[in-house]
Amino acid sequence: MPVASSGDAKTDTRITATLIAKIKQLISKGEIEPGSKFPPERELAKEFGVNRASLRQALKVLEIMGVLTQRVGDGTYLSASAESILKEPLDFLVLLDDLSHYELFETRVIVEPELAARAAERATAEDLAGLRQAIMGMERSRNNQTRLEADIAFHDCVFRASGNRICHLLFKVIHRSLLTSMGQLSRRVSIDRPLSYHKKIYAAIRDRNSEEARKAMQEHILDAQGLLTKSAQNE
Amino acid sequence: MPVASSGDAKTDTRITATLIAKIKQLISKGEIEPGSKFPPERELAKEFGVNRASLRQALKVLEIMGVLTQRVGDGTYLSASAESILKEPLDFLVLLDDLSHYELFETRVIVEPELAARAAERATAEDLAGLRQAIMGMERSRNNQTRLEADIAFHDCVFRASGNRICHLLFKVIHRSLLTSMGQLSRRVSIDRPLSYHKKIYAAIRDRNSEEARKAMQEHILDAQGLLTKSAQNE
DNA sequence: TTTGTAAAATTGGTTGAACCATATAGCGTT
DNA sequence: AACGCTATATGGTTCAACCAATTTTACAAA
Repeated sequence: MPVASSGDAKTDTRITATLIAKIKQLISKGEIEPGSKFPPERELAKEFGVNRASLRQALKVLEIMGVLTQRVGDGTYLSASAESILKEPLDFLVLLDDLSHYELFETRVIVEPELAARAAERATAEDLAGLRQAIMGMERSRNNQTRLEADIAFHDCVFRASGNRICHLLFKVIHRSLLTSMGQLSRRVSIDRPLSYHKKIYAAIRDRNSEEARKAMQEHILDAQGLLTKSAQNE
Repeated sequence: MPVASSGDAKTDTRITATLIAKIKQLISKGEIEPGSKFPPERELAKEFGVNRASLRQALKVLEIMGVLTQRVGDGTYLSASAESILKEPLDFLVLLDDLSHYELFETRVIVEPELAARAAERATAEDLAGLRQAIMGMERSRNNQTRLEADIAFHDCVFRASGNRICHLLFKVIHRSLLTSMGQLSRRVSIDRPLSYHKKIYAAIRDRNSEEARKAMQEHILDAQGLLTKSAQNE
């Protein structure tokens, strides 16, 4: 009998949760590192002493969360980064708690100005280069899609420059959720005003002026929120 | 043959993701409301035209996320609220991206002062009562466990009073993650200083003094962070 | 009628085996 | 060495059966 294993002598009705915990242990013990391969499902199931179908439930949870990736004929790999780990949860949060665009924007107003301020204090030369490139990308953009990508890229650089990875990941997700749905809403999205704000924010970060960065970012988001509200009224 | 269904004429190798999307539709169309019961697995599997094992993978994802609840012999219910929806993802975020306590605290420093400021502007009589009760709970607490609960309850009230549900949910999770692991770390957690800060914050919110609330909250968190750092050094 | 209990039906939990689809590795031919 | 076929490994899916807990129903006793 393989692996009597950790603690749970109980009936274990919540086998999936238990399996997830065991996989967590594998990761935290360093037995499986980011990017590396898991044992085959059939093998891992034996090790854990459960049926393959049960193990697959647990693996599917982690795959949808973005913790791991599975490829037919190849294997199961631990994700190198947890990029998309918050996407599905946020989607359901919006759905279940009936969160509005307004509340998402409000969250941005609460957090992003502070992130911009910190970016002004910490930004590296690389960060500044990224910001410049995002601004140029926006100037060159010819359609909504590329414009949105450049917009997201700019804010993403600010998040990265702020040095806080949690906010970085979280707002990346919130941004994409907001901007894509806005892109679907209004056919023509203004570009001049966001662009001028981006330049203002960039200048403040470059000049290490955190107060100015905070202020410009706040104005920028409130402005964008205003545009959204107007465009929604015109529907 | 049941439900030719939405769009995906392709091979659908990602059947789980597709099923989750279909369940999302059920929810967003209002066919299933929070708290209400899903059709039995065997039935729903037929409707979706997939095997029960496949459907169960999708349902398990949503159950672990906290979107729904399953009970043997009873049925599957859509969660009334999405309370815990961010817990597992955050756990894995910490695990995979190797996030430290420091970064979690930093996130608090970034966001919670602003939330306190907003709480000062919006708090209802009910919110204020909750804050008072949390303070009393902390004064009465006799052990770490009840003390932590009261601590969490206080901040939870601030989040609720701020009016932003996203931050409310997110920081509820971050708090619990932080405080429980701190509780395990240091045997005796100071109580006087957090308590005095809580009183200060409460007074500012009650007086509608948002600037003071922001400042007090910032000091409070930085102070707590300092205690953690010291206690970690003594290990 | 009301109540209590046992049987039946319902429903999620788990297992085992089989088969499919794809990617990789190995081998043989050219 | 290069190409192409085959075998193997691996995740994806299905089917069928049984387990375990809960709820419902049926029926007998009070």
